[in-house]
Amino acid sequence: MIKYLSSRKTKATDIKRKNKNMDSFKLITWNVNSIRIRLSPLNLLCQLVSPDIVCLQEVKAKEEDFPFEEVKKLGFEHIALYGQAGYNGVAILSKVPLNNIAQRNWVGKKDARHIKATVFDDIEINNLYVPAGGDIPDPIENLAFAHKLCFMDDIAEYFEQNKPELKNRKTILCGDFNVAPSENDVWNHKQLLKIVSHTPIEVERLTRLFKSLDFVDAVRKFYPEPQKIYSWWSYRNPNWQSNDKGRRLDHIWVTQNLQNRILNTQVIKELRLCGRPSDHVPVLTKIKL
DNA sequence: ATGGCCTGTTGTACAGGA
Repeated sequence: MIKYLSSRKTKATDIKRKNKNMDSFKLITWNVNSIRIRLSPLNLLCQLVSPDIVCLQEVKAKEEDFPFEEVKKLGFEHIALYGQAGYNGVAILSKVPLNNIAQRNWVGKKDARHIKATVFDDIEINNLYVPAGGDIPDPIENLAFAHKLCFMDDIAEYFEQNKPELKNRKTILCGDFNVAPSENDVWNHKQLLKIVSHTPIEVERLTRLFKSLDFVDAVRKFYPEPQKIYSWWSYRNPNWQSNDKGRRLDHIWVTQNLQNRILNTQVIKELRLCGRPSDHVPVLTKIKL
């Protein structure tokens, strides 16, 4: 079930005026790893960069447990949530109205991994949480890994089949894709080739998804190869900063009709330094309207 | 990844993350 909360205080005229004065907006994707215990880091994030739209993954809360009031107090009057108890869960927090809110249950599982909404009339934001895939990189031995591969195939197929209709739409696909595709997206390419998140078979599936709508990687536009860039560092490494054994698992892709509107991109590593951080850091892009 | 932790739960041990 999708929950959409829109503040009644926001009148249509206010929205119109607000949007008219906006010449760009800031979009963030962030695997928050439980929204309830990350309210303080979310507040810090707002103070640091004041995002207009935040796509969250691993919200880990069902509807009745979601802190709507606290989130609204940070300025997000529009909240679209596809939550469930304990695991997964995605949400879009927004300062501007969200329209055409919908979810899609990939590979037949109702497991709260996708929600989408339209903003500014014609920009569709897809917020995605790809399965992690377990430990063993073999789809026969490990069902979680098989699920991950099928999940990526299912989305790619959906985009491929609907390409004639979708290719002219302004589409953003962002989220925790749980794949670090390039060798510069991991701290050690060779050591991670058999580690789930960086295996060739996963990269192949993600590449198919990337090509399905001829996406552009908004992050790499501003952190070009061969620069190393990561968005996740394991909780298990207390010296994560000095060791820097990270991976880039969180992505923002846009269709080509948006690529010249990407004004900036920022990986907000500071959020890994705050008290009780998520193991993922927010990734931001600024898009011209 | 040598291993190291974190979060939520039909909870106080276990599943799942990656």
